[in-house]
Amino acid sequence: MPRVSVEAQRREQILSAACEVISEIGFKSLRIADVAKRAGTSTGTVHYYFTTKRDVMHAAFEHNFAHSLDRRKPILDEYPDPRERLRAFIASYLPEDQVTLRAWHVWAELWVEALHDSDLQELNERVYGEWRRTVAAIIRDGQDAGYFADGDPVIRANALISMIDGLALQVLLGSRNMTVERMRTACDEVLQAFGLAPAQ
Amino acid sequence: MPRVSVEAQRREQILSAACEVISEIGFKSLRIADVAKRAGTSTGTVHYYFTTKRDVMHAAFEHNFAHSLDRRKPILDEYPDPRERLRAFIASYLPEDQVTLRAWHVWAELWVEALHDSDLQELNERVYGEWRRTVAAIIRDGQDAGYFADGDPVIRANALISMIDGLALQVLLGSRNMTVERMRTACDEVLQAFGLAPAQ
DNA sequence: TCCTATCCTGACTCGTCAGTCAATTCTAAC
DNA sequence: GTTAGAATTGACTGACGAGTCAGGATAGGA
Repeated sequence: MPRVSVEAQRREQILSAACEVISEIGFKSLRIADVAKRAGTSTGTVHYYFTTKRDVMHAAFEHNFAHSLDRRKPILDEYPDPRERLRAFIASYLPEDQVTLRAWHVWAELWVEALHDSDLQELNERVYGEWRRTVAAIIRDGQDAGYFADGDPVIRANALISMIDGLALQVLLGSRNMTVERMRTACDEVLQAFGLAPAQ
Repeated sequence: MPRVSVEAQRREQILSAACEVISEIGFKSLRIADVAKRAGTSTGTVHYYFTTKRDVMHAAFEHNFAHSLDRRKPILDEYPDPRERLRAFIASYLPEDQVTLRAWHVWAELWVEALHDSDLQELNERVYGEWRRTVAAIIRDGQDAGYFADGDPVIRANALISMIDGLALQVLLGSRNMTVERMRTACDEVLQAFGLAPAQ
């Protein structure tokens, strides 16, 4: 029997490269050759593991999603106090560091691609559901502990998440009026207004 | 001297068609031939009025923006009471009717395109500034009239607008968890929380 | 009526790129 | 060392679409 399989690591390598390229030049301009080059391989190899360009892109979106979740897992376990947990969780989405910025870029590309692709809508639905449930759960914990004001946790989670999306988008667009600092301020204001303000 | 100029109306016709096509199949898949067909003309004519595809797209984004503003002008004049004005203005952005949906679609495409195009970032900056100023002005009016709670109107405007963007995006994506009705509810909740709730 | 500038057309060119494939290299087992 | 199947390569093909262009149509003015 020949060689041990390198499929898993080669796919990872390609998808990681794909995410980098998407975030740098965008889905529209991305060529398979770009991904291959970034992954340090050839177009033939990319096609060996993925049938079509669409396959690569879908898998890359999944990859981006899975990693985003993984990166946040520790935060959810680290803070027993729901006030701190909520603050830290939201802070982890601020587009400050390179990794988070890249993830947001890929996200934005996914959204627009999904407008005309029902498979990607399904992915968005899954991801968004996950995110919504996570935030709503923290809010519920905080309410149970008597820290947060009453009110439907799901509506508040939706409002919070959507605002973060919208704010992040403006930051990504390099708006002179929406910096990471202002984004943080806006988040804090809404948390305050919703009675979800973390402890000082 | 020959013929009266048809340039203005022909450009309008082409840009309107371009917006329709963008909203239907997306920027990426859009071909000049699609725009020409939709406008009831030929690719040659499109190139007669616009040098490159990029020109068409940028002009289409401008077109979409200008029309969005025009459509809302009457709302701002119609309601003397800032509470009603804010409610009506926000309601006009709910992606319910065909026209608003189309405008949102084009918006979303602009955002992602702008991630890698500084001219479009400039356009976004202008549009967003306009929007932010408008909402902030209404909030300020409401505060002056003693209807709204105190607090920085610009931060609140930013928070509100971003949330509307994020919510609208999920509605556009056909999320089962984010319908127009839930979007309305989320908006109302934030208005309440910010002490910007319109009169009943 | 002719003239002229504007407007319109669609066939064509030419670059680009996804996807194919035949040839080659590599690795592990025997 | 031989073999078999996995992995890799990059030149090639075929489709596609932006932008060009030469040839016309059209509308007003002289």
